[in-house]
Amino acid sequence: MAKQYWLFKTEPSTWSWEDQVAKGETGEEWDGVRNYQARNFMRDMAVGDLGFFYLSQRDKAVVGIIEVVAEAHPDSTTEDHRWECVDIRAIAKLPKPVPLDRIKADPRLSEMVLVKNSRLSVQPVTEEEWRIVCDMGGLDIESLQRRG
DNA sequence: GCCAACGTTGGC
DNA sequence: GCCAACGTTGGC
Repeated sequence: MAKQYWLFKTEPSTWSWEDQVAKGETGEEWDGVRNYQARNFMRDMAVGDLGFFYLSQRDKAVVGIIEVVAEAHPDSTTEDHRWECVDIRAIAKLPKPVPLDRIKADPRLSEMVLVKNSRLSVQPVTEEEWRIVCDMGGLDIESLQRRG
């Protein structure tokens, strides 16, 4: 299967980019999701998939790139078997964060889930959207792909 | 801090 | 199984 791209949304006061980076190579489970759509997207993820790390509230910007390091498994923060999550690790900070208003201002990104359904906390991102946002963030995609 | 949008819950 | 009520999210 071709690599898929995603977007993970969090509030900086709850789980910041620095928190994610601090978890290092082994990463951390993306727990706490209690929404079926978001859970289903996590079930679709494969190890090696890449995602944007998006901060809501004050930042409202894509700030970094993460990689899925474990497929969906039970969410350790609940006994409720309905909820699952993947593990992710930080792999690169965007040289320039890409704010929501820039994304909204770009007609090529008008179909992004972030624009159309801002409340969904885990979202799919198309390959084209991935390239455009990485480019806006000053990130060289080739360097990501050359990584180990 | 407000409020619209959305998802979930629970009574019927 | 419908739908009103409610809670939460997140942009503004």
